Amino acid sequence: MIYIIIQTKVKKMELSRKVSNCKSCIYRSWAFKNLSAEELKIINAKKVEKFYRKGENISTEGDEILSFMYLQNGLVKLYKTEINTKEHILSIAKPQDFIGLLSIFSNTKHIYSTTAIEDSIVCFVDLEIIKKFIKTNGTFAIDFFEKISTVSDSVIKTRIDINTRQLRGRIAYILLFFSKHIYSSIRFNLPISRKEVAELIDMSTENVIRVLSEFRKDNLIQIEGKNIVILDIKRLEKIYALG
Amino acid sequence: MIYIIIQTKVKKMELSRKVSNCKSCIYRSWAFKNLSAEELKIINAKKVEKFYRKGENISTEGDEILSFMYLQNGLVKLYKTEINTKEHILSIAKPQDFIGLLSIFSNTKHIYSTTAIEDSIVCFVDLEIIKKFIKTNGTFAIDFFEKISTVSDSVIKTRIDINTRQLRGRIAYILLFFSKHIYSSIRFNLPISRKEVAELIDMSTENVIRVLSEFRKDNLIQIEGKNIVILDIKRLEKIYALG
DNA sequence: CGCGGCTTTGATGTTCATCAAGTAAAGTGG
DNA sequence: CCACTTTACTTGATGAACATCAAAGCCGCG
Repeated sequence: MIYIIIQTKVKKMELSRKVSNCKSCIYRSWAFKNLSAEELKIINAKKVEKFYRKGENISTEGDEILSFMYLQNGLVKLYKTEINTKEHILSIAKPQDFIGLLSIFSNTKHIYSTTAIEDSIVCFVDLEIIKKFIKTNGTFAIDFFEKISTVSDSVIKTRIDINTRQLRGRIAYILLFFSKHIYSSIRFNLPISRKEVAELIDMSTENVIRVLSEFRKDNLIQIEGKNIVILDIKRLEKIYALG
Repeated sequence: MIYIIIQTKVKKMELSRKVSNCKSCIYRSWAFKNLSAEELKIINAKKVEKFYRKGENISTEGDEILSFMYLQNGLVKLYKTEINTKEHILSIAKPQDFIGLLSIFSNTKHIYSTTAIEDSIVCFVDLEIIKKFIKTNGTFAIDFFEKISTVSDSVIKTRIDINTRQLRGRIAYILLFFSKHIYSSIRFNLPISRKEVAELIDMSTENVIRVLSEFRKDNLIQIEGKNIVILDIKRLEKIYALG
């Protein structure tokens, strides 16, 4: 029920296109806390909010980087398309995250693609404005880099965490990730397919399914399609910790 | 012969401790190109240069982050110590690189350790000074973040490159990495042990040796201890490209 | 209502880590 | 400086972990 209501609200946003002003939205994120009312006004005037339905592409490898992308609502995957049409998911951005690593400073073109994995609202802020404020507002510069450094470092840490573990540890990781980090609940709807889970934690789709079934048989989780309930979080954490 | 000479020079540096001033050193790095003579003077006054012999530890996980570390000379590995005394190497910094990812903005403590893998000179600049210049010199802020963003993004890209390849592709990667990126020569001395190669590209020591032997038998490389000559770079690149 | 993509399970084969065992090289202390 | 110890290197054999292949049921969508 609640889900339906949110959906409707989001649709309205899509039509109006300028839902929130930055004081009530971006202001909440600590990266922007030290911008003056004046500066927020400038951002607010030139920002564009876009609604993306689940599955819709937001940006693609090779595209010019023109905006800083800030995720207001929803979930977005950051991934790389390999030669053989395979995809490799790097990370999943949640609300209040910025989307797309540091490429915005080191590249002129996106090196990864982004797609909404849940209905999402992305706020595009002209990159030149951000750069201008970095130049003119030193405190903002520090705040901003703290924020994006955290995201970037956590991508690196996650990659290591995943690659040093074997399959059971990886699945435990992904379950704990969605439960703790994304949904703050032991009960949630997996927003991505088994295949995408595989692409995210470097394993085959079949083995994702196999390990999930195994966990179900062991009464670690309850699972029906995308619907997941974590039954024994302590044991799951142990599996993650042991690799 | 030349090697001996450099060695001696480096030893002298160690004794004097303040070899170069920042105008002639850091100035060369484009991250610092927009600092005024005044600002460079401040950095110069408070910087500390330290010499590290091959194998010496520079910083350790858990240490307070007090300085921005800039590698003037040598090679440094950035790694994480796992529970079971195993090490996991994230990246290798070469001269002109900064050492240690973005943690300097997102953490107060180092999350990785660093050790010299060749005799190295590291320049420590008080972190507060860097932060102050980021606040007061907008152009420097942008330059600086361009630089560290590049390093950080390349760590992420490398991790993906390695983890999506199998053993032969990984060894090809590491050989091309040292040849092209570090030494700019098809003939070089591997600065790390087989074990460290294994820790860098996620494989067992035995298999590092096995694949290297295989490459030698296939006339791809010539190898005597740490001494490596790449004989067929085209074929090596193909092995890397195919995974 | 039929087609393609997602999901699931079992069987098979490959890739790779681990174990074992021996040689070479590099420190270390008397 | 030499005997001794430790660490690095190397090869082969074995088994575990995992991907791939195959086949069938399921679900959503045009």
